[in-house]
Amino acid sequence: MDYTKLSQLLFPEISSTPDDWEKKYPARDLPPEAKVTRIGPSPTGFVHLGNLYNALVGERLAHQSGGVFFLRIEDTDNKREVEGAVDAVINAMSFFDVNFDEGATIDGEKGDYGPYCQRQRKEIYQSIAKHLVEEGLAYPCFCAEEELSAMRETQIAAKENFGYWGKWAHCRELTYTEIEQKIAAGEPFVLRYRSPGSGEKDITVEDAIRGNLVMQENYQDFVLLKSDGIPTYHFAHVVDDHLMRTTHVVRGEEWLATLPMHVQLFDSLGWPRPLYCHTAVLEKMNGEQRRKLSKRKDPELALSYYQAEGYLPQSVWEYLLTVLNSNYEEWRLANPDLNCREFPFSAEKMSNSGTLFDLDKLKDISKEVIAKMSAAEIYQQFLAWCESYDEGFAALLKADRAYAEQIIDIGRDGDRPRKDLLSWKAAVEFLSFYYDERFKHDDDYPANITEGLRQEILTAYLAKQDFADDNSVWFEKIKEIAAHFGFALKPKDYKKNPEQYPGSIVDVSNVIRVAITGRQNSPDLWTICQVIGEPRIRQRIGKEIEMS
RNA sequence: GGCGCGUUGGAGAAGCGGCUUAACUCACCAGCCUUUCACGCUGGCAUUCAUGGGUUCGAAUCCCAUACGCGUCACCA
Repeated sequence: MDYTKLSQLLFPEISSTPDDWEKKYPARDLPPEAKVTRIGPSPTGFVHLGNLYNALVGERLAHQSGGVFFLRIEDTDNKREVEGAVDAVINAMSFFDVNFDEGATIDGEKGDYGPYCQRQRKEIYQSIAKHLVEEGLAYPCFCAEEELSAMRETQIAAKENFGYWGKWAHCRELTYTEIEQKIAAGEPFVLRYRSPGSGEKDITVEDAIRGNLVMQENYQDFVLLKSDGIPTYHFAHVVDDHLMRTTHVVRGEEWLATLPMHVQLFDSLGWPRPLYCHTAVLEKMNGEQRRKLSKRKDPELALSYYQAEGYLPQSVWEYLLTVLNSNYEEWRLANPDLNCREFPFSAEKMSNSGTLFDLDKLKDISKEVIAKMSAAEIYQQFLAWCESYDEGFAALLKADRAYAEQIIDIGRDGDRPRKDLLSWKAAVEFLSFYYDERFKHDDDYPANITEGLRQEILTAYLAKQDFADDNSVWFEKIKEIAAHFGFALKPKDYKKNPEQYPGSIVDVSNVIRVAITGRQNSPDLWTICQVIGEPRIRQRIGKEIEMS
């Protein structure tokens, strides 16, 4: 078979050669330790945590080493593509503070190794494909979908390995004349790789996260170009990452199984292999069973979930970093004020077993992150979130900025600052009682206090309260009320002899607290009274007294 | 079914042949502090590293087998 003739028949319009591309995309001028990484999301309209997770690894590896991190859009599947999805990816990454040196951007693209959208690289793929045909390493396959699935049935029945290989690879042996006739007849075809492997050998591939992997060599004649001339992931990955001079391929472990295909292709083309970094999958508990986070079942997989819940990008970064390199937490404890990007991230330290996604941990980290911010910073970011997700609350915040910052800051000063806020959504809930428009009762009164007693306590409080009192005088009055109704003044006394008292001073305080804030958990009550002010306090307590 | 990856407490995990009576963080529990709730502090939470064999003076750490979990086997990525 004259492969050159075949390549002309298959790609009559392609005149560029691999050499042309090598010249157009020369090796990058970077120091030897600099890593070049990328993420390659497909524009399906759904940007998930896994995208961010891998992006973080790539970003750290590249920028920590003085290298390049770029964004490539893997849009080779037109069936799955969704309108506006490219912008969604770019916006999500930028929201989470992932910055690219090259690649697709909102207005066009930047960088010298583009185009960065695979659909626009058709000529490159075809010219490499043409070269493979010339070398006898690729051939057209005319098998229809039905034939392939029939073949699969036979393979299952015969207990043979699935796929297009060896004796099952019918189109492998087509003659030039047969091919020519089929093409003349307008039969559609895909281009398959003629795998030099038999599956009898093992190959060794180094993985930066997993160490040396020993795997069976590839023997499948997998598809390089689909019938529309667009490459499959496998081919696009090899061509792009070579020509874009990627040094480290960071991707999920679901690619491990097809790794032998990729390295075989790299070897066939005489190109150096990149260093692979296969990250562990993110899982969650589903009843008793662990499973991979699923797009359909798990809202927390979507990046938009974290935006909507009002988690800070910073918190998500730090959470992911603890999952990625567990020594991050210790580093953070030792360096509370450094930017998380100063942490020495390492691929070797990454876990290679599936990781359970832990929302509790994210919440804890998020509390710490917010606790470190100033009231002004919180106000600004909180307001920005409210403007997208809770306009009513945004209006309240804007109406009186000083008041907003004041309530945000209650109890946050001193050596032991409160950590009440864990997300902006939670902050709306937490701060709502400071605003009459949002005030509501979330918690009940202490269960051990009868309704009648509660009325009396509140009435007495209203009578005694003087807003000019300082904190200690104010509290003395609470004590007087407690004593008057026979409550234990020390919680311990009540604990020791619960039968001797109707309750302790704690219960008295809590009755007043619930009347004023609508819940049992709040910052310092006296401060709250000062901030809310006499008329509104009287109104709230008065309403509670009337109600019963 | 083939191939591959994995298995240390409720979760993330450190440890990678003796320093481990298994670090650290989250969760949980108890106590302390406190006018409540938080915050903070103290302590508890794996006599054991999926199971069974083996190597070794010595194993969570090395080897083998088994089990279980996960991933993957498309003209999807």
